[in-house]
Amino acid sequence: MALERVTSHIDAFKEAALTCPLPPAVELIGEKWAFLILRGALNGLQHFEEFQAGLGIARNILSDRLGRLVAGEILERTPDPDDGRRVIYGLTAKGEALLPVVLALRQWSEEWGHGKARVVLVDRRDGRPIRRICVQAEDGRELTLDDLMWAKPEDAAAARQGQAA
Amino acid sequence: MALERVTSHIDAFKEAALTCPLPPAVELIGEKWAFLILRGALNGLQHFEEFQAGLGIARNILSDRLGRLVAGEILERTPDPDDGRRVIYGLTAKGEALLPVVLALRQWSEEWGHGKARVVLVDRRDGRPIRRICVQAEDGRELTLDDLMWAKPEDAAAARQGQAA
DNA sequence: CATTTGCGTTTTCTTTTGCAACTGAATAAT
DNA sequence: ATTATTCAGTTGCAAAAGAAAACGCAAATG
Repeated sequence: MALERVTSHIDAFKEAALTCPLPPAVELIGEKWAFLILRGALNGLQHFEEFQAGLGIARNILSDRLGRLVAGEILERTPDPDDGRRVIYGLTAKGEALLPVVLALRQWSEEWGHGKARVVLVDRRDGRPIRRICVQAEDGRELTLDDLMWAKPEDAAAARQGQAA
Repeated sequence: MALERVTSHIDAFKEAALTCPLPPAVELIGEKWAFLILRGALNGLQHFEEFQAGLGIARNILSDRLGRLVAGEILERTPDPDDGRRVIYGLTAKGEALLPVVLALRQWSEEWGHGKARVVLVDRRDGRPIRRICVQAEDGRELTLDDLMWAKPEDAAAARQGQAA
């Protein structure tokens, strides 16, 4: 994701894309329903019928997406102990770790005019709203696109500019 | 996106979903190609052919997606002053504001085993890697799902627990 | 002026989606 | 115990979306 107007632009991008971790992630949750199911799960939805009624999704699609999310280890299927025909779709740790992604998108959406929600997320401890999610330097400064560049891990560890290979 | 196991679960969710800003955002960039185009743009890709060659996307789909991103004001079309047949697809401020979303997903993906990239993003100023994107309380503490709850804006402003209406 | 390049659109074919009805097991009601 | 209902899917078919290649057109290039 860089920001250098590199010379061999396309090839450099293609080269980088080969090991970019984004495509598999996009494959998993970069899809309308998968993402909305994830939002539902973060909101506490757990059962097939809850997702179905809550999202208004077709049953076959829901079935398919839940299966993919389970295969991707974002959700976990467990039989409901209280009712043998129910299945609980619970978030795994990996699934919960998507919270920043969902919230970042939500905040962006709110900030850029896709409608304001009537509720805000607050820190349970003191009831104060959470911060806006942003890109930060090691010392906490907020960074924008222009403040960033790519580096090879070794160079970054050495913690100086570092010329690319 | 909450975290309270509410009683009237589904209805509460549906109610909240009505004003949730996420669906429109998902409609715009919650799609494989749209998201990968966005990544490309953040990486400095600008022209139709660059996206096409860089992503290996079908031309008609690319044309459609670029159109949607422009309509959604994430990209901006401007004729290239150096070459009249070229069009520059540049990020708008709204588009650039998606950086945290893309990076959060990227970091998640890297962290959860979808492949490590060979380059890392660093602060141009000192060459040190950026922080992991996370949800933070007002004081900077990192928050997880369990630390969060929904509140109405007024209550949050008052900055104490706040009983729901 | 002929050719190539950039940016699409059109066309054709394949895949995915959406909807409704159906199955089959586990509970709940009578 | 029998019947009915709920949950979690599956199946079949029409409609929409996707991929690949061909076509069009304006701007540059030789």
